[in-house]
Amino acid sequence: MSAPTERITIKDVAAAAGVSKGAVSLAFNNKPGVSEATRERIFAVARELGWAPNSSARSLSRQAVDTIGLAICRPARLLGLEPFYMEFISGIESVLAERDCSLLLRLVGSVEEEIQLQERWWRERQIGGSILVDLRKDDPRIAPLRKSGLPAVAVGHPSLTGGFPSVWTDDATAVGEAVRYLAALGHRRIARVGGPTGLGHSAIRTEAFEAVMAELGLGPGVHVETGFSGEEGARATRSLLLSSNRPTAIVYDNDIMAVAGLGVATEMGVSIPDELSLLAWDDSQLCRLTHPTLSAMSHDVHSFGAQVTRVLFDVIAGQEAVSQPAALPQLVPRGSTAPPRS
Amino acid sequence: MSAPTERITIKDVAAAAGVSKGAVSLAFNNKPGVSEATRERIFAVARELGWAPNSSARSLSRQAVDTIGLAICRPARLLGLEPFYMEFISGIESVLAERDCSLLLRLVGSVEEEIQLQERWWRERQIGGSILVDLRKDDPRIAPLRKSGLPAVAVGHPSLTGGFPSVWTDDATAVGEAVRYLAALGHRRIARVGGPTGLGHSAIRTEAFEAVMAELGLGPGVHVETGFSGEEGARATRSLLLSSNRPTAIVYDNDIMAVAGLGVATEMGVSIPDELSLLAWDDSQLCRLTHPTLSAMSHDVHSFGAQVTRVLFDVIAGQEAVSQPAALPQLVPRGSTAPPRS
DNA sequence: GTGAGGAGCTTTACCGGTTCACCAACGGGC
DNA sequence: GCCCGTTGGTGAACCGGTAAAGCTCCTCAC
Repeated sequence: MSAPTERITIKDVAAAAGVSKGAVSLAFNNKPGVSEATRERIFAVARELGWAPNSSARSLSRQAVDTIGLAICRPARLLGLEPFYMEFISGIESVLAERDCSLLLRLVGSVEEEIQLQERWWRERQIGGSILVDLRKDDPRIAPLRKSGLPAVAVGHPSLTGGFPSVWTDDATAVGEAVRYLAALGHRRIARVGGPTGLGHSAIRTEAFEAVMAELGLGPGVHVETGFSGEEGARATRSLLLSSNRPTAIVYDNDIMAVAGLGVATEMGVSIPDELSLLAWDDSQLCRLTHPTLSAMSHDVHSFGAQVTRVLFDVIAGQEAVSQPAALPQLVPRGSTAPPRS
Repeated sequence: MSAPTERITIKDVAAAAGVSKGAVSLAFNNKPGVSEATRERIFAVARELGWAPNSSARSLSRQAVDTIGLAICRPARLLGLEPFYMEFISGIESVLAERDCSLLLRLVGSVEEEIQLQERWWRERQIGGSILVDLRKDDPRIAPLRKSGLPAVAVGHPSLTGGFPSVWTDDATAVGEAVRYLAALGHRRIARVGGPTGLGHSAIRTEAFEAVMAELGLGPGVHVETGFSGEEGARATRSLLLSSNRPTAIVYDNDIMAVAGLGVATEMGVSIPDELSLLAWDDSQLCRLTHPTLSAMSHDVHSFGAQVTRVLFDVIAGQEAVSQPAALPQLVPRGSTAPPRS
């Protein structure tokens, strides 16, 4: 693909500057061995000729590549809706930009496909390392990718990442905080609408939810495990609101589902927050656009992405990278939570 | 970056299979010159050794690269929220996957930065071509990038793309359809909340809006040109609802602003759709989650992305690619539009 | 019997950088 | 005058593929 027109190479630059290829290379990599004067002359010539080192040639001889991979495995319609990923990606890129690196992105349809892709990327040396997201319980990616030797960082609790260094948000503590907050407002029937059971962090949140409910003497909490889409959030909310023992507060696993929940409640004539409190997760701008505005467990996804990427660079550099928690999500109370009526 | 452990090369495979490098290359590129038996033996050995051709070496000797670029220039927080891009990207990738190509993604802070980046990508031969999005009036990217020789396709009306082949949605016709629909419902005071004036398609929509309003004898339409964020949409809606000559219908330039508008209306006690009709643009799942659900001008963003990418491949292949319109947005009436109350 | 033609490989010359061994010139110490 | 260490380069080997030319057989026509 692509037959360029000009094809200026390091040789042309060297000839024009009256030096050898090697000198040009030294100059461009800021290595000692050329005088300041020649260095400047080389730069001037390069600028004039519009030359920049060919990246394939460069990574071939350096035996290193300056691209990292990210494969996301969710249906596209859903992905578009989740503010999470774009913010996460922008965090990744803030670090990549500092180092003149790039992000190779791919949306895949299944974990199996992702495994194939990551292995291929790595075998072909298209990427120097990768970020693994959406970790599941007993994630099938772990074994083959560890074996392949791909440098990677996983996003998820260390208990899920099977030896890959990881960066994670402390979901257990955050869930605890959320529930305690609602309990402090006076809620006793608290429900949770969670993401897919297969996803590692869903499981962790579920467990934490049950634990804190028990600890507070609020009995086994009701929770619905569903998908991540608004439609699923709507359906879950509807069924909770129609149940005999209707909750007075619902905690959602993302903000799309919370928005959908708000829609359903409004539709059913359930007044928010008087008759029902809603608490979203992954606070995005969306939570401030509804009426009432949505209280949420907020976390800085941008910084999270940046942190993950920094750890990845450590791994790639061969340093013994350490798994580390990201900042704890913060509760941001807004208009959708209040003490239960009566 | 990245010091791999094993380093199996084509030479190892050749040795193990008892043939020359050339034969392995021929086999892997499905070229004639090796017998079926040898081809299979080579594949077997490669599989066993876990070898795949090094992509840098490959693109170096082929003088071609199998990556295309996409730079998006908007603040991240905003980007995350717009379902548009992720869907667009997924459309791009559906085509890339067919051809074993990859997408190099970068979020940039300004057009100037984008120009630098695209030029660098191209000079370094990191990409074989690029997709230009968010075209402005007299877009500053056009001149330098044309000059650089970068193969590219622009997303936007041909009047904006200055010689780059383009794929565009017929915004003018779509705006006409939207306004006519509202007029047919009986609305006479129709307002529009548009995106940034600088953006080419905003200007086109604005012009079309005025034209159709005049044609229908509804006088000069009121429109607010604002950003793309929910907050801006909320502010615009608030000012429209407080104006002396309050509109009975509002058309938004994306769906986030429409959702925000709905929030504001609800907050102000303006009943939707009885007292006010709202029409969103870029129909995403979001429009089905609110109560009432949002009527929208819907278009298939995924296919749009795919179409753009196909045209880009034509350009890269050196074919005289032709600019072409994408499918026309379709009006999807839902709960937020109705005849105005008396 | 011979020459043309083709299938099936091998050889070799790149692609455009980086890196490393080597070298010339110069300055300084003794 | 001699040796030594720096500074500022050069030249060639390499990175791991692809592509085109060349070399062997083997078959088949005449």
